[in-house]
Amino acid sequence: MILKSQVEWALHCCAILAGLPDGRYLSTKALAELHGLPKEYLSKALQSLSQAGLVHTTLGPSGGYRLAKAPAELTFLDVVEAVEGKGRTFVCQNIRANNPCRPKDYCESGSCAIARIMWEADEAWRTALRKVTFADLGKTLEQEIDPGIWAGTFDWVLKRAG
Amino acid sequence: MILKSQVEWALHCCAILAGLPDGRYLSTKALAELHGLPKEYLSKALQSLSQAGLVHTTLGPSGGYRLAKAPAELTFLDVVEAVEGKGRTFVCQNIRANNPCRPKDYCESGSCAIARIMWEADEAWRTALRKVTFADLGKTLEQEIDPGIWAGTFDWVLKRAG
DNA sequence: GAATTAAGGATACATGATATCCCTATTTTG
DNA sequence: CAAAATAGGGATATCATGTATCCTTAATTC
Repeated sequence: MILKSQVEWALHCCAILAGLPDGRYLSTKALAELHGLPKEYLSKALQSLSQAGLVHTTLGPSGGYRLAKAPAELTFLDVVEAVEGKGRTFVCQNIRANNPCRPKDYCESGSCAIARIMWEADEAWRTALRKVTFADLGKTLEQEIDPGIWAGTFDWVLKRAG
Repeated sequence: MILKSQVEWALHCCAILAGLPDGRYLSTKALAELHGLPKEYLSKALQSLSQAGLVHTTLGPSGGYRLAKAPAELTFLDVVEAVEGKGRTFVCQNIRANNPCRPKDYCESGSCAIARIMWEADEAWRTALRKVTFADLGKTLEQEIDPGIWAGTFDWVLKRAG
């Protein structure tokens, strides 16, 4: 069970978009070059973000993407669910219903206890992702990244932002 | 990102083995019939449990599987990791290294902040699974399951346990 | 009107999950 | 001792999914 690489790509793209000045847009082409990713395929991940309403887009030259809300309002869970879907990581096939000791057409009273435990763990994972916003991430990056590279990247992005 | 169905199968099998009297064994054939699963393929999941040291096996007629330790010592995480592996659910490809603004052969100081956040969420998931043992599950099942089916299944298992 | 962009459909390929079959060594049963 | 049953594991087939590329369309900017 491994998350798609598109999740990683989308998270890094949102991290860049979170640093973009208000009203500016950054294109798929620029995001792909900045991260060394295939442009056409990265586009699919960005489309997922767009369909989930996390980013706003404009067409034409100087078009591209920007966040649809403030970085402090966008969580890691938003991005992960936009790309991976909102379905649970554990699917209950209700195999207890195959028990030959049960009467035919026996109707289950409640959900399977094993499934409930797995779903609670799933929810713990989502809760951890919901706690972290892209404002939090921005502060961490600013503390950790080499100041020269940070400034250089910012300039690089601004030069390509429409 | 969905867990393999083998995880569900292994969890249900361990729940049954946890209720087995000391020194008795239950075969793949019986476990497959009880859950309505393909015997040969279920066998692969049980082999994973065996390789992880979670169950003990014996050969020959009246052979099969029993838990290698007390139900209170066996956690959901043990079983999930035996089947799915211990690798993290998020893999960092370190795409920040592709940033064209970086000097050639720039050496990263630490791990990527995005990866760290994803790994913390992964750890929250594992912590939730580590908290639940098969002794806990047994109590829950005893409370929830129809007493007749519970007793009938117990008899069914005992009749087939070597 | 020309260039650029997001959106999305179609396709190809690799990988992994699911499933079955078969063989071997070991152990209990008769 | 012989036969039956078992776990273990290798080989193979099938299907779903992730990854990647190509192409078309509509909208927008210059």
